[in-house]
Amino acid sequence: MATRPRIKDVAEYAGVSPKTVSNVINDFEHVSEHTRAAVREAIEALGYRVNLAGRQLRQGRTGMIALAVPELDVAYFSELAKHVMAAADRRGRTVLLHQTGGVRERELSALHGFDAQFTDGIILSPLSLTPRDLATRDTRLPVVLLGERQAPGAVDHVGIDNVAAAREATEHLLARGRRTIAIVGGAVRGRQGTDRLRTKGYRSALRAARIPFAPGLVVPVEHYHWQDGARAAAALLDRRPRPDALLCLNDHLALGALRALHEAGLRAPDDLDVVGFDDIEASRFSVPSLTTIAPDKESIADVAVSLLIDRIDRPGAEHAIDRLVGHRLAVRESSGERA
Amino acid sequence: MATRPRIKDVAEYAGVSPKTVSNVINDFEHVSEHTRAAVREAIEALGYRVNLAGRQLRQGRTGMIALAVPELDVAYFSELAKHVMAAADRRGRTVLLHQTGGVRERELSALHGFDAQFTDGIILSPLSLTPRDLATRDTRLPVVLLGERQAPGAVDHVGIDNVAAAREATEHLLARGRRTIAIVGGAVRGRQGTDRLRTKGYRSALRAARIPFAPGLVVPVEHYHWQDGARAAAALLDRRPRPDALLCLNDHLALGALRALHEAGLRAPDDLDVVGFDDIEASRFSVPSLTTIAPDKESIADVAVSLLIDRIDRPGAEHAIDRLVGHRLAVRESSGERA
DNA sequence: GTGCCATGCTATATCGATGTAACAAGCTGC
DNA sequence: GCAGCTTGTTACATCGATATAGCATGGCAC
Repeated sequence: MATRPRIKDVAEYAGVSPKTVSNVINDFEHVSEHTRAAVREAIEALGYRVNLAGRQLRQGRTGMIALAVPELDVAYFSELAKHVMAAADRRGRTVLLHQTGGVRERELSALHGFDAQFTDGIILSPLSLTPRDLATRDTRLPVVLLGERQAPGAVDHVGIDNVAAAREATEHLLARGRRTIAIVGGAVRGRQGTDRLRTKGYRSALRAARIPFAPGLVVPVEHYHWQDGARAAAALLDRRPRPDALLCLNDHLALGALRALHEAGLRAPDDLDVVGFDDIEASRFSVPSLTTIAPDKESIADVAVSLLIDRIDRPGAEHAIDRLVGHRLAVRESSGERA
Repeated sequence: MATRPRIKDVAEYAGVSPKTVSNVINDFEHVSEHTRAAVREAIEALGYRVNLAGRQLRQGRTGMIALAVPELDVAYFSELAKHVMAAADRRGRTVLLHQTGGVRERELSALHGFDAQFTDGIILSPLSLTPRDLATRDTRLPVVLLGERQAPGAVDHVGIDNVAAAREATEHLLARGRRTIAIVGGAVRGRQGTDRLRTKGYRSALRAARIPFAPGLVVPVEHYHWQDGARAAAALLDRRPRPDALLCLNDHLALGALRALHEAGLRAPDDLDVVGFDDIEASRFSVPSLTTIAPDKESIADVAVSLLIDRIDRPGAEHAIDRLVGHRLAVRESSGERA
């Protein structure tokens, strides 16, 4: 009792060989019902549990998959993590969660590093990784990327149509008569990431409405937190002509912007409209509630886990797969009628 | 190149024995400078990385610690997770994150189960675990508990003084002249958890102010999300006499309550005060911003990681340790002056 | 009855690392 | 000159599981 039982102890207790115990554990078919029962009983009696280190050493598998996101306290990622864990659970896998801070070095270490070792594959939401990093990656570890499609054809990828989503959001604002639409978190030239795609969608909607693009309305941010949104919005409100809408590239930015409006004595949607991205839980309960692009997070998680497990089970399979999942515009108070 | 190099390959390349390579990797002191250099070079040349499964099997250690929380999309826990990961990182450990959903079965499995295996110890924030579960626990895995002190003397524990914190928050409301203070998420008799302690603090403040305790002002909730807070607040607003303050046992509940006030055409702090717990980032940016008890999350994380690593390094050490860390009341608009 | 196959099970090697014991070489002190 | 110690290194066993190969047994076809 002092030390944990090994497969050998179970074998002795049941009067069979260790391999037979292993066969029972792994549901190998050619085991007689009688032996199977005896082994099960022994396992029960001794309270035996497989030692995963031993198993991994032998089979090279752990049954765990990694999920690496920039920041867990960005609600989009914690909500996504929840869905990924649920999806993995349904398929009998455990999720190991990593936080990269969006830093290239740590994104790389999630792919190659020490931590990656206990893992059969990884779902990675990169911010700083370059296509080159992915091309030269260690091909042993199956990878599925979330977010922007970084390396077409090289790695599996799941995401929403960011260009279309941003276009829809912008069209919604235009349809409401807004003409001076700022984009908070918008991409400056050369950046990689979903911000680039969303900025593209924003510009394409403007173009279609024959509204000239004003670079001054694109405000990049360092992080995607409330504070950054509040700061960016405060600056925009001083601008003349004042924007009549803010398209914020995530909900935290948008909620921070709402706070800045409040401090400036303004209101959405009376004085200007505010729209976010991600549909985090907070966006349904803020005052005013927030219009936002709602990506189908559950599908993203589901598809990502499926793709990854496929890669793990059939290594060296076909070409990289690219899957788009749905999104919709959830119109709420911040760009709708007064409640 | 096809397959990953093993320690044996490095040994051959460097012309030494595998054990010598191991000695270099583990900074064993009695290795000549010359050999050490040769081994380092070989490691570099082959791109060798230790296989953790092999190491764990031999040493029984992984260098990873687990953190198990009820829900990652409760901001308090994702913020805490961030701090724990940072603290672990500073001490050269990696964190494996689990979500229990607050369900007893999954809290148990975090302690005993499959998942706990790649882990040298666990920091657990339990919701449903009974003291009995902890007393009969598998003593091999070092544990540090967060939240309420479940099993005094049995397991290490870190937390704030929840009774005092709730008392301070209540006193603050009383000092502002509030007399009908409801407690959202308050504990009904017999429950375990921080809600019980906080309810105790609330009652003790009322008692000191000679205000009779009204059971109808204690509203339990099922979960600790916006929605539950909104629902509970909506019900309370229909009550006569209407409460003049809501003490909500976490910030999500409080933010949901603010939303419900808004929908009822009321405002904090004009019509009633609202106070939360946890000081999540959202509480500083809501409209109105939220008065809340701010636990020192960084210290909680730091102390928890320290305690756990001590337990891991010196198993079977002294008696269980109980550490209180600081908190403060952050007074903001929801119970303060108009901005 | 012989040959062949499927089934049920076992003995042994192996995954990759490290602990143990042991050994060679060099140094100290007397 | 030898015991006794320290240092640098190695051979081998071992952690706990599973893959492989192989040994019995029994059934079937001919």
